[in-house]
Amino acid sequence: MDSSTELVAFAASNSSLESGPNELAAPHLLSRQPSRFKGVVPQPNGRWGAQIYDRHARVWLGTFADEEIAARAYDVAAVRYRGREAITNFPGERVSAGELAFLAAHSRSEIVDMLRKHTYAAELRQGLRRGRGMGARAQPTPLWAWKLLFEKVVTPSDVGKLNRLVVPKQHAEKHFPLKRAPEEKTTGKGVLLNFEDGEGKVWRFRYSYWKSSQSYVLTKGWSRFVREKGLRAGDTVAFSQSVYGQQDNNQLLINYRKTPRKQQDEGPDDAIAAEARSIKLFGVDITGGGRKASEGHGEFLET
DNA sequence: GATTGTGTTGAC
DNA sequence: TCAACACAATCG
Repeated sequence: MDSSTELVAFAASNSSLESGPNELAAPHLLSRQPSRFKGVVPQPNGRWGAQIYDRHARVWLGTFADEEIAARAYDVAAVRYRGREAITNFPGERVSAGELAFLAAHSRSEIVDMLRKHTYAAELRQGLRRGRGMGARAQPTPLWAWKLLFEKVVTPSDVGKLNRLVVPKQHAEKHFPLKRAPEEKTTGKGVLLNFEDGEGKVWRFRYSYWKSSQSYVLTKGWSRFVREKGLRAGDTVAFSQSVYGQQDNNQLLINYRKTPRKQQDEGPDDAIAAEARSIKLFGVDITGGGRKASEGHGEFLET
C-alpha cells in the first residue's frame, strides 16, 4: 500500500484557484460546528458543503475545504437561481456585469456543475476573456490556436475504475515538467491543472507522480471526464497547448477522438452517434448536439 | 477506509 | 426554505 505520491509542483502552474486539498487541523468532532454562512453545511470530516434550495428540492453545490469558498459557491448559485437581488453571503461584493452575462449564458445545471467541479472561477475568467462583447456563451478556442503536444490511446485501466490516466513518461517530462515543490508549500498531493476541452468547458485534474509505479498520472477529476465523454479503451486523448502566451497562463487543452467500433461492442450509444458527435468545424460543433434544454421555468437571468 | 451528498425531519 | 443529522452510495 505504498501510495507514496511524490509531491511536486508544476513549473508554471496554469492556475490553482482556490482551496487546495483539505488541510484540516482536527478532523474529528470539530465538524459539528454549524456554519456562519447561508447555504453552507458542515461535513463530518471537517469540510464544508454548499447547497441551495430550488422549489422544495435541494441542489447540492459540492464540498469545499474552506467555509468561505463554500459560501461564495452558494452566492454564485443564488444569483443564478434568484437573480441579481438574491440574498448572498457577501452582499458587499457586487456581481460585475460581465459575470452576470456569463451566468446568463449558462444554464443552472451548467453553473452547478462548474461549482461542483471547482472550475467556476476558471470558466468565468475564460468566458470574460473571449466572449468579449455579448457572445456571452463560452466559445471554444479555435483549433488553430492550439499546438498539439501529444496523444495517447487510452488503455482499459485509463478508463476503468482507477480514476487515473497514465501520462507516458517521455511526454510527461517533456510537456508537463513536474518541478520539485517548495517543500511544505505543496499542501496537497501533486498539482491541480486546468484543461479546456473541445467545447470550451474547463476540466480540472490532479497531476502527480506516483513513486511506487514510477509514472506520471492525472488522477482526481479524471473519471468524471471519462464518464461524461464516454471514453473507452482504444479511444484517443490529445493534449495541446495554446499558441499564445507561453508564460501568460499556459492554457492547456484536452481533446479526444473515439475509435469506430462494431455496433455490438458499442455501449449505450452506437458508433454512428459517436462519430457524429465528433464532427467539428474549427472547434465548433456543427452537429447540433447543443445545450440540454433542461431547467424549469421562471428562470432569472435567462434572456 | 474516507468522503460525498442524499434521505429525512423539523424548525422558521 | 433551510439546515441538522444519519448514513448509504460513491470515491480514491
